[in-house]
Amino acid sequence: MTDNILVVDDEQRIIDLARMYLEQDGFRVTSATNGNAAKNMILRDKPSLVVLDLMLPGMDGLEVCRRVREESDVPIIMLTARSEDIDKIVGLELGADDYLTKPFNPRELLARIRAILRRADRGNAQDQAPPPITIANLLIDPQRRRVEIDGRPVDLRMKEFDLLQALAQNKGVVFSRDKLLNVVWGYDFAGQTRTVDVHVAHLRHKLNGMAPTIETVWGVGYRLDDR
Amino acid sequence: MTDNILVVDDEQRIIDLARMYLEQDGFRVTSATNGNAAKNMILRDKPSLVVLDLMLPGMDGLEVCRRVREESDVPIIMLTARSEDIDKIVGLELGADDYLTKPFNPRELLARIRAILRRADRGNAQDQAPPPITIANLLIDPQRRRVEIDGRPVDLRMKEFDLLQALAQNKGVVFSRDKLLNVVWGYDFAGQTRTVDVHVAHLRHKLNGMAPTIETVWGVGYRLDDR
DNA sequence: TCACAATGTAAAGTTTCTGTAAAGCCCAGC
DNA sequence: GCTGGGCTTTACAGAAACTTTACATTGTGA
Repeated sequence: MTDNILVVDDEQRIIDLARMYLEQDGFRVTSATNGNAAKNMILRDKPSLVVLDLMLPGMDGLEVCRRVREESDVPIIMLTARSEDIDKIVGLELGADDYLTKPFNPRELLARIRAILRRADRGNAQDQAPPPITIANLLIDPQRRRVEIDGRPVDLRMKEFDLLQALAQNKGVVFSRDKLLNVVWGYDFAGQTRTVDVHVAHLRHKLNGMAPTIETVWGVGYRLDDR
Repeated sequence: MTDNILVVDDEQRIIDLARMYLEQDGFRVTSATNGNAAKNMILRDKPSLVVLDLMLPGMDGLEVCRRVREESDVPIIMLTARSEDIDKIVGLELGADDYLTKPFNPRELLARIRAILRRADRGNAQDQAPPPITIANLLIDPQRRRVEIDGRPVDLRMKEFDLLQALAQNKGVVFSRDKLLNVVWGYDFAGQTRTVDVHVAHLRHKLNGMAPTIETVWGVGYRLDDR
């Protein structure tokens, strides 16, 4: 049973961003752009979790949260533009389950959603992390953050692991450097695209016995070989 | 397809500074020194991103931002002289994508511009990759950027692939060389139309077992055979 | 058939992109 | 503070692709 996440924000950009990450992680996503619609959707559709922006046209996030709490204990993650606002929310004790300031890292949003759903409990240990991936003689275990080639462990650093995982989860698909920066580094990373190249070089060096290799698609990006 | 950045500031010094850094990084730069001109240029020229000073003669930055947002979701980076103003901007939630205080570090401006442009479109472009196309014994997979004839992979270079994809997506339709330059090379390509011919020649050579061939429509252009 | 324009194509010239080593930077742990 | 490890930036060389050029070939209309 896939979880349904309701994302409420008046900026379509934020909704699109969240949707991209959440759907890639196997969630269904619905959205609303104002407080009234949000409140109605929460009570009618009973999503598994709500991501709720504080500033909304019409009924604001605080008000939505208060009203919803009268009838439902759906987990709520509040988004705020300024970190100081968090104090306000917390002070009001209106029952949000977690808070994030914009601009937020989508990977962090994902992590908190998973944490809360896990806490809310449905016994599924497996929605914490994707299942292990095996490609030829390569094994990637996201939960343990372990990689093996022919059963021999390979010592990867954080970015190397994330990069490999991203490529392996979409074996054969070409990722542009920009795409990889978005997926692995987060949408607010402000560095150069060449950073990706350096990590790919490290990976290739450490994985030189790997059956599928990381191919360069000239002028486009990288992919984990399919064949 | 280089991005065009509009820099709006009443200080020519700031514009020159930004222009120097941005152009060195491969961006095209246009500029305006007052709010009205800025608003008109944004709506008319549709720049990829706007750097907008808060304090402007005539219509100020906040007002420009608000007006523009009614018709466009172009990414906007606001510049302010004092850090306290940032709270004001953020509090107003008028849809700026990022903020910088003057005096700003030009390299940081560059980094934020790159980050925003990256999340704005490049990243999503991959998600919207069209589905694989099959024409007779030819298979084109845009997501993997792979081409097969009778199941045998064909090694194409970037432009060759893009060209084939463009023709295949409109099988039977005649493309003029100019049209192909627009679609494949981008509207700002400054080269000769004969460039297309050369790539078509390469393609024909690599795809010589392909059932539908690339036909020359004499005096008009090329098309991928329908029958 | 001839003249002329359009197209095919090989090869040279040019540009862009990538691999990689090394330096710089930042932060957690001591 | 210092130190070490990991991450990012930078610089440069080499590789690969792209564009231009020049000449050959083909198609068109008189």
